[in-house]
Amino acid sequence: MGTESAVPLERIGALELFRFLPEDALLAIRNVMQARRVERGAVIIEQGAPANRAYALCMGSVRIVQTGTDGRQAILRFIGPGETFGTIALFTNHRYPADAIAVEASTILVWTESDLLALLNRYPGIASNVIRVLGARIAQLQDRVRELTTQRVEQLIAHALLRLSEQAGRAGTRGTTIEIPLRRQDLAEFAGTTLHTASRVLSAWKKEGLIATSGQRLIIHDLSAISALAQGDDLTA
Amino acid sequence: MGTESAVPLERIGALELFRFLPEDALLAIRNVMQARRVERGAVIIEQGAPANRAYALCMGSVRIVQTGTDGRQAILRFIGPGETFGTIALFTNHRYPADAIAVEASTILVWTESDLLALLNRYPGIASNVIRVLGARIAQLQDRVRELTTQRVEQLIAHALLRLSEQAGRAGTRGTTIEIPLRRQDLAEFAGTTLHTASRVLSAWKKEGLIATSGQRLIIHDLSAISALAQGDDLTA
DNA sequence: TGCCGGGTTTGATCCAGCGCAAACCGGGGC
DNA sequence: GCCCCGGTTTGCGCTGGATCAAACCCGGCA
Repeated sequence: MGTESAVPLERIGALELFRFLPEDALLAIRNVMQARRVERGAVIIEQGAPANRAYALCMGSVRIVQTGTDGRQAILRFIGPGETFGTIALFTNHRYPADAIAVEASTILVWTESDLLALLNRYPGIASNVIRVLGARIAQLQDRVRELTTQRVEQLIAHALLRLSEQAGRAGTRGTTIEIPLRRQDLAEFAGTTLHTASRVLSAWKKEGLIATSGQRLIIHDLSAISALAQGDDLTA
Repeated sequence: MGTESAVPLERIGALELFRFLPEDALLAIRNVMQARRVERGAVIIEQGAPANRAYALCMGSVRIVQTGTDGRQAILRFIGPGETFGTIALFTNHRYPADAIAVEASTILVWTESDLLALLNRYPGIASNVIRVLGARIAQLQDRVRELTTQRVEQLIAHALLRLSEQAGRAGTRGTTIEIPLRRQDLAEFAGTTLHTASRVLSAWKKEGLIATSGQRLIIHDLSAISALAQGDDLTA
């Protein structure tokens, strides 16, 4: 509470969950919404905790990390502004399947489960949005599973970059900048490899001028080359 | 058409998509449904084709296979009786993301897209079923992505067996039989490895008495041992 | 009965990528 | 200025699995 009235309706209507809804729905949604500021590194959702809230990201970025029983972890996805997270668990076993951690200082929007369910019942448009969003997620996860089983790390990393640039890329004169602060470690866990291999591959690409790093941001100079690498083409050929 | 009137309403209500629905809904669903018999190896859905039908499996088994641009393929999942397939594409980009191939002679149920959408609008219970099903699928895919990035093949294969036994296992005196005809190749593509490695691992386990094969069926004698292997425990320790 | 063909097993070799270890780099605090 | 610390880079050796190759097994069929 407090600042949530500052969020304009268009912002709410732009959230993937709440597209194509009438204005009264957006109002109702905003009424039961809370805005929260979290600092860098904050654990927004803890894996295994009982699920009773749904979240959307307003500003900043968040990473979704799943940890196995052996302690090893994989980054399932990054969340950019407008995207939803922590919702699936509400519809399945009511346990969050992964951690959600703020990559940088961010503001998030929060709904309680009961409020969200009430909204869902009242405005069926939300349900079709949910279905659309989940469907897209499945499609992406399936692609990733295939890639992980068939491709080698260089291609995996290339795909990771493509995904990130698609999702959080801002086009500039020198190429596309990924608007998420990324450490090598993050990239590695996202692509499915180790810090060291990821670093090697990336510095090779940097040397060839395909990419560059400015601080925590990554700039892709030659998107088509990365794309080719993702397909498995060997650039040196 | 023809035989579809033979499918009893309870069968329809047991399909994951149509749980918890009133009888009139089931009737409506059956009215626009078609039953079809397909023989072993038949391609029910072709990857890339425009999506305009939804399917459910009545009897038999189906495998969902995605092929990459490089031609290499991965089995995304197996379908057992009662499960739905080919539905996501209706809600996303209207292209089937993978092939669906009959593993054995099977009977499938088919709905046209427009009929299904009409049903969805009329009976909101279906939408929540869809959400539940998709949510479960996402959870599973996420687990798999993590496993693929962190675990080694032995564990991956163990997990594959666990999934299959969970999904299509029939408990017997000698252990659990997986009710899907599986070649080593299938297992390999499902677990994310090669035919050869899969064969090696499985014959090792067979030698230790953990599993057995009778024809195309696989029997898991010691489920707990497989489970331990999936966790990464080394049995020889 | 022998042959054929799909599937499985097993051996031998090779290398991509992991693990370990050490050096390096840059920014913030004191 | 210097040091500390999180992150990055790089070198090196090892190995898990992929790849290549060949034998084997078995049911169906002529």
